[in-house]
Amino acid sequence: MRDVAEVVGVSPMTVSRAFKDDRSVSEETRRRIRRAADKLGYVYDSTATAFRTQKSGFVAVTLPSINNANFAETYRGLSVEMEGSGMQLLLGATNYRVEKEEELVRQLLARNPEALVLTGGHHTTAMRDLVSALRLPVIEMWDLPKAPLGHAVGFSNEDAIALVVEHLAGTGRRKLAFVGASEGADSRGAERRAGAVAAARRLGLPEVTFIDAGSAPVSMRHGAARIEAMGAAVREFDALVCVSDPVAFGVLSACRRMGLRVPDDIAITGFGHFEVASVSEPRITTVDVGARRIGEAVAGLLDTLFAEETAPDRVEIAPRLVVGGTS
Amino acid sequence: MRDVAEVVGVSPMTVSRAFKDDRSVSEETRRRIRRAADKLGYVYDSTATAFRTQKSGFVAVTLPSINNANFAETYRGLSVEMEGSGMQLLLGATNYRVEKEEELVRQLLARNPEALVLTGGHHTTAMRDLVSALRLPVIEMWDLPKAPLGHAVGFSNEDAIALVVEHLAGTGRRKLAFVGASEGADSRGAERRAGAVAAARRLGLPEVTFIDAGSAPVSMRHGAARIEAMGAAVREFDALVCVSDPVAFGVLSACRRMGLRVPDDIAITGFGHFEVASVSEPRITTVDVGARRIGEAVAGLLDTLFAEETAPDRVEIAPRLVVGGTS
DNA sequence: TTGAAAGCGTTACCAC
DNA sequence: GTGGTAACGCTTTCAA
Repeated sequence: MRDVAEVVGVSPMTVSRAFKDDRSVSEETRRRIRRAADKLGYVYDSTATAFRTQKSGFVAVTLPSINNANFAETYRGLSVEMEGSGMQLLLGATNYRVEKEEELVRQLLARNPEALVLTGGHHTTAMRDLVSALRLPVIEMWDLPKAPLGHAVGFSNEDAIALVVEHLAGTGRRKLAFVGASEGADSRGAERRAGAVAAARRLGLPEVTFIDAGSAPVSMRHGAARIEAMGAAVREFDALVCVSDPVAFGVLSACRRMGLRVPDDIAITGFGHFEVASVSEPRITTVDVGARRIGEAVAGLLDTLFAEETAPDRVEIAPRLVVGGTS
Repeated sequence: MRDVAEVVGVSPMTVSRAFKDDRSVSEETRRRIRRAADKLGYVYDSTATAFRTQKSGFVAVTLPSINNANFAETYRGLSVEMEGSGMQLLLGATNYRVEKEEELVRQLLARNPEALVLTGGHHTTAMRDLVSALRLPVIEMWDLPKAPLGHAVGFSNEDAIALVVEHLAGTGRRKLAFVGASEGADSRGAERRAGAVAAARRLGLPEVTFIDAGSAPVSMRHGAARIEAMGAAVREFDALVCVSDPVAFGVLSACRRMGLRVPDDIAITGFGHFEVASVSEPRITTVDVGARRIGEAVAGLLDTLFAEETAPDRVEIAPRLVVGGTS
């Protein structure tokens, strides 16, 4: 800037103004400055700007996994809606582990993001302390925590799975099993399991059996492998309530390989409205949680917050039961 | 840093050193500094570092789509392998469009990345000019372009699909159709189609028919819908060579719904070794292109380049045919 | 092993 | 409409 200023015969300050939308620079001066800058090969340094203004133009986002069509869809919704805002997303994956999340968030915060978007409402204590000391918008998504860190956009996993259990009870199923990951890492999965257990009790069904498909993240192959390992023992159930559609698809494939008729011998349900649920034969009964809309709603909330307007603390994206041919 | 230094009773300079791998700080001092920093809620400011050192610590990465298990897996491999390097990935999605890629890269370059990782070897002319004027490492992946911008890590899509056609020819199939996206956006898909056509010619098979499943990206539902729309006309083929596993899965579901026996009446093949290929019933014949390994190899290449050592211009990740029950 | 001083390129603030 | 000054938080360099 100094070099450009010298050539043009103005101060660096004027050059600075000329490169922004500052209207107080005369058109003539601005033109001369642009020309000189081009000739000198001067490139405006956004790193310095970010440093000086303490505005990074980043929104930090954590996802449990990038390799999950649902989270990817949320990210897409967020990313598309944010496009016009000039903000850039800074993405990190926690691998479903809160310790990793903490480490990741520390790393992301070092970049001075202007907002922090987290997936889920479970965090380490250190992380909670760290984040609540910050003065920047925090949004938790895919969950509606009882004690949110800031804003929350999502749905209740317990209520969502209850839709499935009610549907199964309504169609005469009684002996249910829940297929999901071992306790620990996947807190949203754990909430779904708890929700299924609670709903079954409420409806007077027998206790829901837990079928452990391994440690999170569980997907198609885990569901399939676990059911194949069970063999005929799976016949004792009326319905297999799976933690996600990919797991349900694996379970469905395994059941058919074992000669079970779905839904005549056994019902299978998924969660999340993944593409595979609506393409498999038969289609898998599932819950559409509006992954895309979650991302879009987060973007909307951020817009409002950046405009310094008051935004709702809690945005509920209502889940919707989608009945397929597996139940 | 000054605040932390005051609490601990050292100079800011020592705090700075403590936060890096500088061994000249005593372990005792370092521990005390870490503790004080945690208590004060101090967060190291990478923006300032980036400014001062003129190094952003960013690697810019573009992917056609984040919502594709294969690209997600490449990103994961890259991300995991880069973890120790202190570099942060800056991700952007091109939606399979070179114009969008150009816009995206301009945006990413404003962050002064220290390297640029692109998917594919097709770019706009302006983009080629822009990038070749830069003095930073450029890596193209998922392709081995004839005129690479810098380094390339991947495989030949034409050779990879030839593995499939050879396998089909070897098992007596003659009348092949290729199911993929309309020409235009997905250049890797177009290369696969061209490769299938060339391989069939080489093997003396009849001309390969093109079945257009719509504009990129095509997935399960597009494959299914297209085949269902064709109805009985699909019976004229011995084999359906699909541009990807998700498409193949959709095609498989549609064929079964229509009462075709796979592989007796018709063979179906996919591409990419997605999870769905190995869990569906029957398993889908596919090509494992080493998505994860591509990411890892890119990370390795970057390590070498950042160490100012000479790195190979071209790293081939050999694709591998995986025969399933659909052929 | 630690510290002091200078400066990276920009912009906020105030003055004219 | 333009300019001068100071400062953003860190690291480089040199000195102790």
